[in-house]
Amino acid sequence: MEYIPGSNFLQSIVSDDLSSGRIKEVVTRFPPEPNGHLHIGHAKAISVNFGLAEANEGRCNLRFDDTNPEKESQEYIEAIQADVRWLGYSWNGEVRYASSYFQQFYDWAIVLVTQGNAYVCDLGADEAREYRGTLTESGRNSPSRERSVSENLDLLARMKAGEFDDGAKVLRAKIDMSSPNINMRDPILYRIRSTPHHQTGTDWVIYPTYDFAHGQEDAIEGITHSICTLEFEDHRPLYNWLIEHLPVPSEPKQYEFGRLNPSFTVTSKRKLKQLVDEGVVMGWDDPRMPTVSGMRRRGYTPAAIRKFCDMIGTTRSDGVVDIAMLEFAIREDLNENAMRGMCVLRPLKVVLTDYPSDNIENLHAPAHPSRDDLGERLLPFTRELYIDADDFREEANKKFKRLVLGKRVRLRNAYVIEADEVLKDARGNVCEVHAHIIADTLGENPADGIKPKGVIQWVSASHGKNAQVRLYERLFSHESPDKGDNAFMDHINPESLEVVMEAWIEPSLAEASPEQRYQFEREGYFVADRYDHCSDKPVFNRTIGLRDTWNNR
RNA sequence: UGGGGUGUCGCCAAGCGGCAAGGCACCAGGUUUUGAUCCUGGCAUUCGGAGGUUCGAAUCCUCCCACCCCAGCCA
Repeated sequence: MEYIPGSNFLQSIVSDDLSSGRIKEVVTRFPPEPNGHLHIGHAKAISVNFGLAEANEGRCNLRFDDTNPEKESQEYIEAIQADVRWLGYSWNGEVRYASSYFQQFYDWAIVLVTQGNAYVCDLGADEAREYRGTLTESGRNSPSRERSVSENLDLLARMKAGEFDDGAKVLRAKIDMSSPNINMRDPILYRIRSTPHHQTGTDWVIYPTYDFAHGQEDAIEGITHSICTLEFEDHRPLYNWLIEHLPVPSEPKQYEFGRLNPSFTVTSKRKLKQLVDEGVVMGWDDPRMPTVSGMRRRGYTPAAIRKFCDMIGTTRSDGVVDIAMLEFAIREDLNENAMRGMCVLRPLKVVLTDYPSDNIENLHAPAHPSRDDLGERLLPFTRELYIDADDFREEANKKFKRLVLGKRVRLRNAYVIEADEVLKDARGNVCEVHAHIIADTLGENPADGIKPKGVIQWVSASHGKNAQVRLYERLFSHESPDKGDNAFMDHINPESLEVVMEAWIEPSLAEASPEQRYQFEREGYFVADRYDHCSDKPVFNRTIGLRDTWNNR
């Protein structure tokens, strides 16, 4: 069976609607509230909405669901747009705002009141909660419920005019206080908030709730399929009730899918904010954050994120996705597309005693083992080199395929060498290795038939450059840090960041431009930091290590 | 104890009455100047459970069980 991207229950619905003639064109929307930064869960929602439109030659709007000025800001609006663009999506026409429909919502509120389907309620928040009942007990009618249409009209106008204090009154739909669905127990449509709005300033002191806004926004924009997550399922009857009772220009339909829960991460806005506020990470775009900007800085590619979203599918079941799938997606992309380079994280000096000290050879190495189109780079080879301290042992068993005293190893893209002796510091630690070159081993195996067991990376001591390398690990050490209320703070991985100040890189890597991605051979995938990297002070972030079937065991 | 959902391999996920796709992870080999990649092979006699209908059930029916969501003037 062949894998068909975008083949899921939503696509089936769209296909049916298209073939039955219910719709001529698919119109979806991504409707974030501008009260936080986008994260991997939003990336899935973006992929679902834009992907469905793309696959069916339809359109997808970007709409800010800005109905609650107390939590929102312009800063988020700009960051969200940048993230969506970076992911590679183009929204249909201009950016939309729920707030630009506020007058229309108000006019429709008057329609509902006139129909006798909405009323102004005097109950305070606490009283309203008591009247609402519980999950198992029916609610009771508000004392305000039987007000006349004319009185409701008057009161609503005065709410709008700012005659009442915040919270003093609300507008509610008159539906059914005994409904088993709590959302249908006379839901609140408008609340009074004398807070200036980032888009409409002080024009309004009453703001529509999500329920009174969302479906109507969809109808105004001609959204055919309003896709949201499972927790809104109970709101669908209300969504439909409002569409049925209002003279809206179109009839959108709501569908829900299961939200993404990656293992080893948290995605609630509150928890992400806590990580930032308490300094656990350096900011919203810290490479350990599951935010879009964090993943970007970590070195993730839009293609890998989109691939991941395709891999996990879109269904109505609610599960935990193994973060290894995301890691697979980025490795797959970078293995194919990232240029190779050599970096020594823990430098150990190797002196090639038979190599002239004034000699420099510029060895040619391919930028990628199988992509000739990526060209090649020059590797200066000199008498003194650095190798990784982990790649040398005075003695080792046969499983160790690196440099051992008296044994051979291949220097990647260069010669085979053999270690002759070690120099130690006062504490007995190896601080230098003396070795010699096996003749004629550039691109050839040793003539004596004794092949080296392994290959290690190296950098010229005199021609390499110093670099700062940030080694990132998963932020949490627990598979489900999100379980429990504050428990996630107890599962923070104390080793999620190790900064290597004195790494040594081959000269070509210093020329990287910010956000350029590489595979440091035998180490992993790295990206030149978007903000801190420059040729004079190279800074690389580890995106993800190479798959390691040796260390794992 | 109300309402709405979901249950297919460790994880994700196809399947829509005709005899359990695929991916991730894992395991075993092979190739390899990256212990990477790549290649080959192995990974559900069984679909939350129990009954029933049928020549035939993961798919239909009944009952049961587990888990998720809902009592913001948040979205």
